[in-house]
Amino acid sequence: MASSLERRTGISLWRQIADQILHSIAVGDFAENAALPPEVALAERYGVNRHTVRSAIAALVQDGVLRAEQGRGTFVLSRKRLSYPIGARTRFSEGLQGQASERRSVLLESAVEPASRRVAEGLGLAKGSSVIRLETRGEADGQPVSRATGWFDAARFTGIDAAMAETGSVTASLERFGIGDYLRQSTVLSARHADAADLADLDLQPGAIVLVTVAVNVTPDGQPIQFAETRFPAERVELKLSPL
Amino acid sequence: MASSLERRTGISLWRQIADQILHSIAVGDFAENAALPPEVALAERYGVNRHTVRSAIAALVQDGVLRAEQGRGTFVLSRKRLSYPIGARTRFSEGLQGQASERRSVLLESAVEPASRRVAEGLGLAKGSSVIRLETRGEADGQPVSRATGWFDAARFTGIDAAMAETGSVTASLERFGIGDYLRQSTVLSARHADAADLADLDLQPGAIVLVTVAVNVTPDGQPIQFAETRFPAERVELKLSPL
DNA sequence: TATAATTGTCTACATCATTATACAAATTTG
DNA sequence: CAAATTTGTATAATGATGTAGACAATTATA
Repeated sequence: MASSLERRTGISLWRQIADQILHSIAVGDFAENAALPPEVALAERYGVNRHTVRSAIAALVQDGVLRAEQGRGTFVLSRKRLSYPIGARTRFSEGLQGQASERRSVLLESAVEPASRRVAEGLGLAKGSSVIRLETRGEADGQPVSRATGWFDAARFTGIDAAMAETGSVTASLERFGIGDYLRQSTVLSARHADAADLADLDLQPGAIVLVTVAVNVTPDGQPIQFAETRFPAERVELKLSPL
Repeated sequence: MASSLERRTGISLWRQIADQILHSIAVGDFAENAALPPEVALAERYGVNRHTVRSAIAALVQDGVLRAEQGRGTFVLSRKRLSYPIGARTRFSEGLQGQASERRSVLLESAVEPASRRVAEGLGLAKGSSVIRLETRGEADGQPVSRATGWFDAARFTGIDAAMAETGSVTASLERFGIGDYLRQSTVLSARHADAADLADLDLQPGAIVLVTVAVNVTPDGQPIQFAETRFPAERVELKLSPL
């Protein structure tokens, strides 16, 4: 029951406790709007000082997960995650229909650059070929839910950055280049701690986790058109794999 | 280039640096058997004192990721992540063929219990129906790479725990119940910090991240037979989504 | 209205993390 | 062999984290 804490690991006790409380909420041990056990009880359960528990709670209050009220207690706020579908026909805006009323994709930056080995392999080009890089952020109800870096063959998709800026949609932009349909060829999934850039772009707190997908989109006849790496904040998004 | 570090986050600088070095190795910035940049250079790159870098390196040496030699340098040991395929026909041992010479699944615990709401919905049973729970750990070359909790209808699969203990394989166990083939119906993916149980079972350090899949396996005619939650250590495993 | 329960604030101190220097020990290089 | 490079060790100072105890402020309860 009392999930134990580890010392001297580079992770402070208050952060370990905050993570465990987050997990308890996700698993349903603490329901939405319910009161957390009092600080003294939590301190005893975890075998630490009350102030250490308070540090953990303070961090979660800062994150908007908990609300503390003097004299009453500490309460759980809503924390339901979006479910983002991934399958052969993954599209950003369609995927979140019904889960968020307002959703959009914002172009943060674009550039033309030589392809790295990884990008060149993904797109089936020679290393160093000219590619267009698009940096975008997906938002649902005003909150960032994804952060993507996408690469396109610059020779074939000249001006896709302008189209992206105008339409705010990869699907719509590709249509201008005569691509009415595209499929996801491969997806590799991993997870890591958010780096400084992720924290800023996705509005996360240090220590947050991001889910990372690396994917190749192809035309129906198998020609690679986009290589993309997308970061999702794990606390706000889960990925639902659709059986095609 | 210099991925910046965050202070006052409850995660010590040396652990953040250790995580980034691990990531650099996984991404291929530091090849296997190659020398890391000297401690002084790393300290400058991260904007910290040399001793802080040394703490990070010491932790990775302890984990068997690096080897330090006085007067020569610090070297990368083998540390490639396993790529675990996920698709319609996900099988543990088959999936890792060619990536690890020795792989097996160990039954840690089994029990008969009433189905929770979540499990009942997944298996298409009434809540509270009797189900068999199997706790297993997947290992590749002696190192834990997965930790699964699986549920089966107790009425239909009486004795599957014994079969699992004997064969060490879900596929082989299901064959004894006349199920020669099964498909993955749905998979939901998320990520979180490992809890105390994960840390112990998967031999991880606090602060480690686990990828979590929640899946339902069905017979070819669509009858649910298994509901499972599997945790993968993100530092050792990536998931490769196979287009059906 | 008094009492209990709970969160908020304060002070003092111990331990861990980080910085700053200096030098030793082992290895490679010229 | 001498010099340069690199990891290993030691010491001291400072800031962040964790412990301990006391009391204030707010809310619920008898």
